[in-house]
Amino acid sequence: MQAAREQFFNYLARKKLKFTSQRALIFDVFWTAENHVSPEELYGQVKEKDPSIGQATVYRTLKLLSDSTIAREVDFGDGVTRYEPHFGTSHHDHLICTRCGKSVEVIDEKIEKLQENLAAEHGFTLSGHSMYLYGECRHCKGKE
Amino acid sequence: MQAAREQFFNYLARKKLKFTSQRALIFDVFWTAENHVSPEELYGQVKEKDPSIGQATVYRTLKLLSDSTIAREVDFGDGVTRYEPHFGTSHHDHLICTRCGKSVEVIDEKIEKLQENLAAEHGFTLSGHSMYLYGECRHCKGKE
DNA sequence: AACTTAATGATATTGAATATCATTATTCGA
DNA sequence: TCGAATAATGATATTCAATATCATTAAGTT
Ligand SMILES: [Mn+2]
Ligand SMILES: [Mn+2]
Ligand SMILES: [Zn+2]
Ligand SMILES: [Zn+2]
Repeated sequence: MQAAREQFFNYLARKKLKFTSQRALIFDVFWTAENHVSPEELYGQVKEKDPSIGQATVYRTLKLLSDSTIAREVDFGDGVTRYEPHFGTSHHDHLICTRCGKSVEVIDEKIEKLQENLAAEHGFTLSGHSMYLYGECRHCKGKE
Repeated sequence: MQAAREQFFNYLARKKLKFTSQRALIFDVFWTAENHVSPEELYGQVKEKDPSIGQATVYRTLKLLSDSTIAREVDFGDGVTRYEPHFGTSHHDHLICTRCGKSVEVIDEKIEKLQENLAAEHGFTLSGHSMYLYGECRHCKGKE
């Protein structure tokens, strides 16, 4: 996806930050990596392409991607922060199997609307939310 | 609340665990502490009553309270796990001010129902969920 | 009281994430 | 195109919450 890469470039320019080869590589690997990748996982993949890259740079770049709304942080409650591509995708929440760890991206506009209303009832202006639904998937149900 | 204390006692007995003076003290302090306390905060309060108590015991006891459904873990996204009394209270979610950190307990049965449906549509049997709504409270809005 | 078993507290350790800092690379104006 | 200015990098140290280890102590049981 060239559009996302360009948005990253523009974001860096706007903030007077530099477009380095490391950031380019990390972006590319992130963009083609499987969804919901952790910094350590991504670091492993990036190192295969360029072993000289530092772990801290991966952490730093993921934060930049997050700040530029190209990526989004997700927390499945397993102790590590994960990142997913956000550019060109619409908001969604997650349904997670507590047995096998599989996650499904879900969205319910009615819920989104009710969240807004609920916040407004308490005088809050909603800026975001996190919602994770935990349960057993079709395949794990009834096992063991 | 004597009922919660008794439930804790029963839980320990059922699991063949011991009702120690430390657990009694930690329970009491937890029960009268302000809502959404972190282990470190609680440790500080417990130490005032008994300076010999170890930090690890506070962590361990909070986990026990959680396992016995007397307490519930909450995660406001600030890097520490917090605990709230759960015994005798009904399920609720949280609305959090991103400026002052104030939290409000909220519940919307329509949302709860829609979450069930959403999970079912994907073949999941829901066992729980976490939902946090972030925004600006009445008092922080328009400040600075 | 003796015995079995779990709990405790001090301490070390883990693991994710961030901070520090000397060196290197990028940007941009001359 | 060349520097000067400035940001980025990678190695490393550090932080912080949480857990593991383990010798000693205390509960529960007979
Ligand atoms: Mn997702
Ligand atoms: Mn609460
Ligand atoms: Zn599953
Ligand atoms: Zn506020």
